[in-house]
Amino acid sequence: MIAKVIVDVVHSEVDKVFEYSYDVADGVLPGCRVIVPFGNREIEGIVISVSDISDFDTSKLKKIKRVLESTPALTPETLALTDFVCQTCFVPKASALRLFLPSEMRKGKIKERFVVYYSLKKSIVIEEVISTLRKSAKRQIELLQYLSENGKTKSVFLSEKFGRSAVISLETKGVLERTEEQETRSPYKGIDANRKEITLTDKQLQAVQSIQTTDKKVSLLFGVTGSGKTEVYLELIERTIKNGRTAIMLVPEIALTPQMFKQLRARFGDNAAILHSGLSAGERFDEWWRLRNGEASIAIGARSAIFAPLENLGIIIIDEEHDGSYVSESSPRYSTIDIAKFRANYCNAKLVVGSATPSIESFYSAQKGEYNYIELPDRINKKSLPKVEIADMRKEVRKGNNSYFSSILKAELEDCLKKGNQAMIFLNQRGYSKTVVCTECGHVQKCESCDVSLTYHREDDSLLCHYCGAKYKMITACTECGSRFLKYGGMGTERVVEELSKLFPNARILRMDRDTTANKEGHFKILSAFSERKADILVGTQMIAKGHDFPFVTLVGILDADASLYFSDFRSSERTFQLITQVAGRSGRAEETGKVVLQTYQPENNLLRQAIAYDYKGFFNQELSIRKATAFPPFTDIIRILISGENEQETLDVTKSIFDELKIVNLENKSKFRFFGCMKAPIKRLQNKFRFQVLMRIDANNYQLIKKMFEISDSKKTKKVNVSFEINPNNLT
DNA sequence: AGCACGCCGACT
DNA sequence: GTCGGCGTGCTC
Repeated sequence: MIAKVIVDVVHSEVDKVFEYSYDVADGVLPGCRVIVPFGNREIEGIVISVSDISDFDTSKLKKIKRVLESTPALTPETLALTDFVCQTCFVPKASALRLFLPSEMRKGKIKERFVVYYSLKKSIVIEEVISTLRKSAKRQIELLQYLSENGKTKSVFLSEKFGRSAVISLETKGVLERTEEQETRSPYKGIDANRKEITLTDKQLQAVQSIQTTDKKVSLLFGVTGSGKTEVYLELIERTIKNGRTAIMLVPEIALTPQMFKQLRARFGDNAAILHSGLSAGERFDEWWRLRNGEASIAIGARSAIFAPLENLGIIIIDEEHDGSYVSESSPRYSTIDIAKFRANYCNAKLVVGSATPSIESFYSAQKGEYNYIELPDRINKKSLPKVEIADMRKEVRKGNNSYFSSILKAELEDCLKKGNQAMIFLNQRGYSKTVVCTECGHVQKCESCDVSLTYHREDDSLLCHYCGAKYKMITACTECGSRFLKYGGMGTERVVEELSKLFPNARILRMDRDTTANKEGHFKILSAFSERKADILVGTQMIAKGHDFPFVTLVGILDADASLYFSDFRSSERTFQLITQVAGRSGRAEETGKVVLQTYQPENNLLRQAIAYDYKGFFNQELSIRKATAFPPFTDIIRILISGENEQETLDVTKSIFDELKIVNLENKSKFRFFGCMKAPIKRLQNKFRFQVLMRIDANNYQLIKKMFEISDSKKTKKVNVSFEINPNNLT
């Protein structure tokens, strides 16, 4: 028999189907992982189909060495999805296939974990054995007695209790029966499943019914924070499981907290498997197999859980669907929603996407009637949304207030602390200061390998490059002119903490950003410390914005509400709106109505006005008309080809050659193009590589055209110059 | 991607 | 005289 195999080598040169022969008795099935000879080495591959005829010279076929699992690791659906990923993301098959397997599984790194047990051999009478032992062998005697009373026992336990040598010497005497059993590593130690009965409100029930009965593939669930979307999701999952089908629930990366685990475990017990980066390799592997072999039928996780090895999917839920973490930043740059649509379509399952601030694309689809649209308008306890006040920082400056905090925010903070409540301060810049500037010559300290200014971090008195991670010793004098008069430009979270502790010396302040959450548990530690009221103020970046309920927070301060509006990214308005809504939503979830102070230099800005009024639809209408007028998504697709290399001239040459060839395509399809240009990338140099880009905007739904352009740019790749092709990239650095 | 084969410079 | 640089070509 012939097996068609994709070898686990990611390179366009070997991105094709290789054929191998095998015996029927080998148990080769489509979806199996196999070891095959390849050139003069042996590598892993995946069987995509089997056949009795070959397209290749049969005499040259090699044999499959061995099959790695008796159950094929991949399902027929996954194999179909592989093709979809390859076509839409323009990656080799091997690269797409890797998405479906836990990375621990490749190269045979992790296997099932076997635990060794010992028991007495059946024919053994312990008295007889004891009589052959020396009197001094007390521990062996004890061990024998223990085993005769308790039967099969874990080897680790025996070694601990009676000493390793006793176990070993009895085993070599042939008295002990050794057995190995597979053990599942459970990440749920200490999480109990005590189910709480939840009664849905009428609105929630209507939402559930609407999703179940609609004939549309996708439902958009629109509802403000606290409107009860989660209960709708859980109810939908429960009903799906009752029908004998399976479910995937996705949450943004950041939201995978133990609180979330608890809720889901409480409701679904062992039936839920959780896939996320916090698990150990072994745990992840085991959770994956529990889903594959049907022990668990609900997969919960971040982006990559969309590839969960479930069959017979009944529902896919994407919570906070607007979140940026749903688009992969590195190759394959898949869009989670597109993958979800494919899977839902393949299995005839429902796809539900939910958000308080849906992405423009999703809301537009709902508006056009492509999605089933459901609104959950009220907060569940009828509590009013927090009151937002705008602090005009221009007026503050005119009044002579040069500090980072407006007088309103200071007063509110004081009031909040006096009442014994908690406050959160949001600022999207970590470190102490954004830049270090020389006051004599104006020179800004820059990274040696990137065209980026360095951020000062007071904690370890260093200058950090936030793009490549390089760390430099803080300077005492300007590197250009030698002046000792240096100024810190722009503030970061470290500095906010410093200023706050000057203003409120008695307040306990916690900081949460990438620097304080570097270790694995950092996130959780800070959040739980804050929710246990071990601090009064939490200062942080984006991280503090998402998915946590702090019942005692009654004040939220947004320090630079408009900062992200200045990014030259077509999505910056959308992101700012989402961020403000989200941060504001942290305030006042318990008895007291919360307050939000939003500091800005442009208080008349329309978007800020809409954000504080929770006017999503107003924002949406305005933004959509801007996108239409300026020809941006969802009306067009943005194609960005990034060319980077260490040698500037070579990189430029490749860029020119790509541009010239695409120019021909551009001229042939003039009517479809809205923009076509070639330029330096916004960050001209990154990690010692010069960066150029070709940018295009073409009318949406022109796959063939995009494919053609991919092929052209991909063919120009060289060893020294890299070319990356991105469709609707999330950021344009 | 790996790995072998293959053809030209500085070294025990 | 060899060891070793990386250019090119192949993998069912």
